[in-house]
Amino acid sequence: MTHNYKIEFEKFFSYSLSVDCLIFGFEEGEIKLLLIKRNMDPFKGDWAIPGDLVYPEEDLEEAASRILFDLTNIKNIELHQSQTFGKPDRHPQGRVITCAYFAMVKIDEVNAIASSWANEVKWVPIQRIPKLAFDHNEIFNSSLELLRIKLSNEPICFDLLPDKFTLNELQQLYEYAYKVNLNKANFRKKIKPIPLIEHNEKQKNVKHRPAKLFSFDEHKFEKLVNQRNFRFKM
Amino acid sequence: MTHNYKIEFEKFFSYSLSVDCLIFGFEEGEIKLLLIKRNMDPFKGDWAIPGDLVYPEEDLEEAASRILFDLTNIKNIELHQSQTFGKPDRHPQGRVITCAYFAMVKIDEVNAIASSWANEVKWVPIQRIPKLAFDHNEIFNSSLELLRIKLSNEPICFDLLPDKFTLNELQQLYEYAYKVNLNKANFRKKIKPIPLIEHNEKQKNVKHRPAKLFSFDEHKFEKLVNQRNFRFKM
DNA sequence: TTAATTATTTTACTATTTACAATAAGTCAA
DNA sequence: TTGACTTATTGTAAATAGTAAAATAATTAA
Repeated sequence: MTHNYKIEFEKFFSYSLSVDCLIFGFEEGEIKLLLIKRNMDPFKGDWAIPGDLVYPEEDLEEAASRILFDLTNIKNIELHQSQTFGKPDRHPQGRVITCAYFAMVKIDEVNAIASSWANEVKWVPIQRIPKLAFDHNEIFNSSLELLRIKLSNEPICFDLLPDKFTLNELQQLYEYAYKVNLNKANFRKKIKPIPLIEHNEKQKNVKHRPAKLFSFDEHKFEKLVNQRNFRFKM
Repeated sequence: MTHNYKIEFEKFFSYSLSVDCLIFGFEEGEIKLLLIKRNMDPFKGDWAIPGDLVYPEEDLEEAASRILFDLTNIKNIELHQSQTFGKPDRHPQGRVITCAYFAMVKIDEVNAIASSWANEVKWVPIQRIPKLAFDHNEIFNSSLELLRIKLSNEPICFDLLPDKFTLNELQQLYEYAYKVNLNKANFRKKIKPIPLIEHNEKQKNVKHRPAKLFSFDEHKFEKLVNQRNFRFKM
């Protein structure tokens, strides 16, 4: 063996573990990431991805939930594991390995408020993320890649959109995510197989013909996936 | 802040970190995983995914390379990060977080030999993986899912196949990975856009019309990806 | 030389995607 | 109330991709 647990115990059990939570939302045609302003050293005053150290008895995902709530007041959201970052010098105060988690939320339904050692929170469009604390820019880039992959293979776009949305908003979301322009008529044809609930309600306070509002029919979607050979693909 | 680095230093810097390497290969129509037999406690005598503790000054991927070489004699392969596992009780001797890496190799080009604390190595078809040490079955399942996703979005199938392969072998690889049967003529149409080098050589020692041998044209592939809007999709 | 086996190509058909045009439905201001 | 304006929604034809089945080619073995 390349080591011996008993002799080298202290040498090997000397690392620390953190989680970072990348919370994505969609607002005014832009996909945004939730950032906090650090109230403490290191990187005091810098913007960062919300994250903190994991307790010794805590599971990783459990820690992510707790820490996200402590810093931003957001709770009860589904967190997905992203990549883990462990360069020996990534944290100035010791060997801290961080495991990134990400989630898609409806910005108007979660109520992000800075607390604990976060001074401020803000939603920043993913195309305008500033220089962040630690290696958080690297963490962001790799998680964004994962978000894009998920967007094209799972119906997570509906986690980002409000409960009732227009088809144009859905299109804008994909256009922004992939930095492309899509044809409206063809986009609607493409999403035909996805089960949506059509509401009688319409868009309000717009200066033009208001668009119909839709919701994702999750129940019907699950049925399709299980019964037929249905697969979400965008 | 939910803690203070100086006061709680020992409490938080008390974790250990390991990496586990999932090495996939392809042989006789089956995708296989490389396992080692543990020569030491805990789980002495059990089959496991090759892995060990990371040194304090070592980067994660660097550690994965070193450990893989120590245990199996395999080196110079490209490792991709998979998921991280950190349940508080996953390791009987303390809080050990493990970061999984995986790789696709050509079985006949790497020379897997057990060394260090590995008693034996063997290639096991992924559809017949036994009960493994620790939470290694969970790690395997989640990494296999990732392998499937990669197989359909990146040309990693050619990392598994020998340098020169028949189109039937390529098809068998996908059939085994997804547990499906594919139509031979249609499969060939589907792979038409992928640039392959056609050799004059043919299969040998077969009792029937030998198939032509092909290689992946990596250079042409890169050109396609960069110049046009080409995307690998299976 | 012929049967058997598998590799590879061809054909015809069906479904999906794309580009573009046309029509419908609402808002706003005169 | 009308018509200009904006956006939603539907329609159509061409191009592309996917599917099923049959035809042809190359090799081995008897």
